[in-house]
Amino acid sequence: MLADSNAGTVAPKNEPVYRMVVRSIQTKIMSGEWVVGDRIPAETTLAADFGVHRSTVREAIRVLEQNGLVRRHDGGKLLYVTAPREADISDKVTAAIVLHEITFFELWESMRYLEPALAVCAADRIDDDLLAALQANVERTKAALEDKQSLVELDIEFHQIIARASRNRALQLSREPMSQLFYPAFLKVFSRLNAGERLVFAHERILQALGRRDPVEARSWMEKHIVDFRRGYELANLDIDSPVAWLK
Amino acid sequence: MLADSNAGTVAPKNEPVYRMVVRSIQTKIMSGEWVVGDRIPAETTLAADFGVHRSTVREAIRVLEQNGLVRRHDGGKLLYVTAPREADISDKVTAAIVLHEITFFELWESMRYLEPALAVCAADRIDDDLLAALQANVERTKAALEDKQSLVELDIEFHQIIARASRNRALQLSREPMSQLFYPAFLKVFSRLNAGERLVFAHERILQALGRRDPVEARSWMEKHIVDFRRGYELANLDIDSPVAWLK
DNA sequence: TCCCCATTTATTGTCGGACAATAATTGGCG
DNA sequence: CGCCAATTATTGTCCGACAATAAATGGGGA
Repeated sequence: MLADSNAGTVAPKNEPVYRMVVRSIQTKIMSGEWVVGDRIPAETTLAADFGVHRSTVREAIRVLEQNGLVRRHDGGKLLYVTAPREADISDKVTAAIVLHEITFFELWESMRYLEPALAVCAADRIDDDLLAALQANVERTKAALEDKQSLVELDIEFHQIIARASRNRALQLSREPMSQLFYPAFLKVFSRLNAGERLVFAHERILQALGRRDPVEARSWMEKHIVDFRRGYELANLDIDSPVAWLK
Repeated sequence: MLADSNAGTVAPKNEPVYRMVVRSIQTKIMSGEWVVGDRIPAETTLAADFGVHRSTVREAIRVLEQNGLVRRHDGGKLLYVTAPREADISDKVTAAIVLHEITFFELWESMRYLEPALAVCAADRIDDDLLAALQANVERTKAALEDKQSLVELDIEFHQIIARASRNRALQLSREPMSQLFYPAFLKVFSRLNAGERLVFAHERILQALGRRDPVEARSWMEKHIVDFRRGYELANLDIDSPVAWLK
């Protein structure tokens, strides 16, 4: 029986068995004993290995799955070790932000600091591919000035590309969930204001700065861009101190 | 039957029933129909309500629980709606960072931008209580120059207090998991180098700046402080480009 | 009246087993 | 050697059961 195979973690007393199974498997994964891509034994096998009922194993799997440590390939039955995806994290942070009634101001302020930081990193590290993608994005944005929906989507993409260009996955991980909640508000602003020109202008300046690998300018324009958005938010008569809402 | 009570979310075809139950409950919570603090019906009741077996409900609960939307009060059986705790998020981000083999450099760089931002916010908003706590922390740090372990713990606390003082929960949420992975490295540096004096010096400058509500100075010293740490990391002969490891 | 404790009830954690649907594997055939 | 059909493995869901224990209840006593 593998009941005590959870080396390196402390076992809370009265811990339910299914959580013991979780810790056991989690430890194997985090410590590298089971590597990303490895297949995980079938539920019945695990049940036998751990000496517990299959239902118990299933509950453990639900937990691991939710943590993104384990996943079934689309439409498949086999279970594999995986690294958590951005979305795994993002969704949970999003829920946390909403339920804690974090205000739009807090979100905006975070972006106010995060985005310029990402721009600085990107200026140092952006490659030609991403630069081209950014260029293309700006072109499409120019062509979509009238279509609010596309405008918002293109803006999301613009910032996402920069985030990737930063080559800092930790910063990206922080940014992602916020941007998700940030941008719905964006749509509101855009449908109330005609801010397309200003947006394109800022994006162009940022793009140019990145093209010149100029971190100072990139940061500066990004900062202006984000600060500008806040003005738009207020001009559109939206309350910046109200909690972020959940959409869909 | 509440099978289609998941208004507002798209139902993937062939979605397992337990995930349908998850979405249904999640929607109730996120939309505010069920409010934080509300008691959630017993498993048998839910099973009856949804017209499914209790095992199925239990799997759904494991998922919700993992997302931090639902929790049993310590040692209790009753299930309540809750807002996700920092730790709920933090643990998952930590796992993600490790399994994606994110480097210490990425982590450091994130802090390099996050901490100064937090310092700026804190300079604007810190209250006398937190200022006093910070003061006390610095005093204790001065007295613990020889005890590496305490030194690290006090440093963690110092930065945590500033994070709280920022009054920006979104930024705090971003910072938390990184600091968790950041600081083990800290211990290594401290046990190899005698950097206590430098640490206290920086903390004092930051404290003073915050006391004067001077965001510029606060940011500047925080920045120096973090940059300085990187030098320590390299002086201690640690590889900044190696992936962050998992401890315990 | 109101609080405390013993008793009853409700609820969870775990187990055993079953079955249909379907993904994965195997084996035979061209 | 590759493709398709038959076989096997595996999951998703269900039924039912039971011990442990938390929660609710209902009297006594202060």
